[in-house]
Amino acid sequence: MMKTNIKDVAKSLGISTATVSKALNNKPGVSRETRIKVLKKAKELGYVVNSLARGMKISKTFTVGVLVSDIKNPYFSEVISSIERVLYAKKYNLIICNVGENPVKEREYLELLVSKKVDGIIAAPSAEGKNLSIYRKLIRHGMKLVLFDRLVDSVETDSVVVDNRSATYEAVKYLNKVGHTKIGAIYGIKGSYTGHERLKGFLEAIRDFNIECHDDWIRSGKFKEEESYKCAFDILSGKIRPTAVIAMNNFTTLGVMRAAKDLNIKVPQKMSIIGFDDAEWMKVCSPAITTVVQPTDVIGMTAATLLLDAIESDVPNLPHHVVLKTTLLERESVASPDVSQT
Amino acid sequence: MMKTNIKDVAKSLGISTATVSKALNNKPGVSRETRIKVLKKAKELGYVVNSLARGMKISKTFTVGVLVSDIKNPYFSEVISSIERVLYAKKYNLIICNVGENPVKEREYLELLVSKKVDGIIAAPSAEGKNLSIYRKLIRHGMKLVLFDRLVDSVETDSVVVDNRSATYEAVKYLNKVGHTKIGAIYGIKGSYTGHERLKGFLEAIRDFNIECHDDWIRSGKFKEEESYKCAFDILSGKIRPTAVIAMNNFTTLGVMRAAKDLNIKVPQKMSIIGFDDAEWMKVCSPAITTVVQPTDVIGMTAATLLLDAIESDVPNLPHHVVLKTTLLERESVASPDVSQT
DNA sequence: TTGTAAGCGTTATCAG
DNA sequence: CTGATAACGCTTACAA
Repeated sequence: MMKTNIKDVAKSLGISTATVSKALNNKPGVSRETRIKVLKKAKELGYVVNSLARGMKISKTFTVGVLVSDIKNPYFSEVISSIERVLYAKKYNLIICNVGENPVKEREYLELLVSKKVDGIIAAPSAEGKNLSIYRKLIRHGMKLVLFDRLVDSVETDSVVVDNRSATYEAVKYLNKVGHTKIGAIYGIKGSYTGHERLKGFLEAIRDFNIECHDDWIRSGKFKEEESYKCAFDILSGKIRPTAVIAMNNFTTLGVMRAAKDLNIKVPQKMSIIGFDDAEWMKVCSPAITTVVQPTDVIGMTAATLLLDAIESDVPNLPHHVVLKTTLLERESVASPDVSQT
Repeated sequence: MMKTNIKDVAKSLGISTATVSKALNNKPGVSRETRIKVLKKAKELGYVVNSLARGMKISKTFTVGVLVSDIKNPYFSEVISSIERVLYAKKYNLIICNVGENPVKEREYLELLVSKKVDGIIAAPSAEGKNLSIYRKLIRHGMKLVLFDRLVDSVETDSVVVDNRSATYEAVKYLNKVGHTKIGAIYGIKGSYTGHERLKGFLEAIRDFNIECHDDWIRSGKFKEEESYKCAFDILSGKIRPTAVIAMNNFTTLGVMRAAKDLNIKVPQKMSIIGFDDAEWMKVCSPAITTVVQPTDVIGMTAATLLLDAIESDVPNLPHHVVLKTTLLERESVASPDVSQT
């Protein structure tokens, strides 16, 4: 596979490999004409640098690992796409690590990345937080690491997250303002940063605004559609039910909508719903979903930029903790509560 | 970063690097006890193999490149996820190449992949087919390559596609069966394999079934939502309009639905719609979309398996061309045409 | 069973 | 400006 190497080029030109290397890399110490000669011959022979050898020599691979729990989740694929855009511009490329919520897979991928000598890692650690010690070890050994989405306090490194707590808090506040006093919630994974924070924001708000909220109106959908569907179904089919429900990620939102549909509950007339994350379907479905949107594009850009900075400046700076704002995008799934209902 | 190497392990044990290497790789020629000693010491020192050095030596990197046009497109992220699953099981990992429809980026990424010495490539070539010669060259030089989604006849290698032509053909047939005789279509990029094939299937069907279809009922939405929206808007706001429209990928479907919504045209009462690809939103929106679904999971699995086979058997087999079936998933967006309308 | 040494393709140092 | 050579960390004949 593309056997031509620097030696071939050198030999066929009757010069040394050192000169060829310098010419190819635009390093000083080569005459204009030999440089041109080298470039030409290299192209002619179809020479392509061997990144393995190069990486080994210069201790740099121009590769970064991106670790997420689910690449099919539009949230992640949007962030990844954004990361890719900024890294590509700087000639870096991405190794994708799709770990589910499986700590073993996460650990294996992390090890693989160090074995591959990546220049840095951008990661949304798996929810359970089983591998925190590994992340700490990585940092201790000098690996450049940027965390996003899920923060881990015990891991001191650059991070990018959104204001999850105020996001759900504001959602409740908004519902309250249009008249809702009975609100339920399908939250995510309690042990995860986002799950925890969003739930917390919700709980603070229902207390602050004196919202009626029975215990079984607050259920964990585990950030999964099916689970969320079941929870929502339960809540919505109870005798007493809230007039509004907040879903705490995109899959959850989907599950809630499906439950409402199956139960034939008109949204927003009989039930208001606020979603989380944005997805194509949220703008086309009827009603279009009012939702808390995360700036995935900015998240990815920021994470990539932080990592690049960390990689390129070898002075180990203090960690930057970037907190981005979410925005409540008003569409059609929220209305004042129908007085006709219980 | 993780400086310990095989030499450190050897030295601290007072043995040779050769023995350490053999022990670590479970190669014969090492006594049980030294092997154990080595393993222990390696772990103790936090040794992690340097994949660059290893790859250079054994000419194998356990890395494959995956090239797609848009990782945000659920179709691709589903396929990638499926690819990742089978490759991970075999200890391979993925470099993601997100090329938009940009031939320059595609070329650069392809070169990068050979420079990185990947063991193989799974690619959905960019639509314009600008880089076919590069793909051919890759194959000629022995690169293992599996094409999916978009086929390129001139590139003789393994491939996985769906029966695009019969997919749209069957969609028309289905519409015709429920009574539609006036059908429009928003197709994709004519110069692309999928765009071309799907359109062709449609055209064959409207001829075979004697469907009424004005020229301006067949428009290119370029596989983009916005473009498709405009096309659909035009078609649907014409004086004479079809009673059903077929959209030829997921974004297109979205655009068509949005146009119908904005024009306040009830689907399926006043207009039937058949989509292409499946996406979450298609099941929750009202009406849920009747659509041609591709088996993304199987596509990914097949592509990955083909590549693995090609990599692991060094006898260059004849190319396998796998054609998978699509299925028409009936939901709610199709009904018999409303006789009340023009 | 163990060790020695060559070599994978680069880049960097240093001498010419 | 140019070239010989060492080194990156590993695997693998081959020798002991």
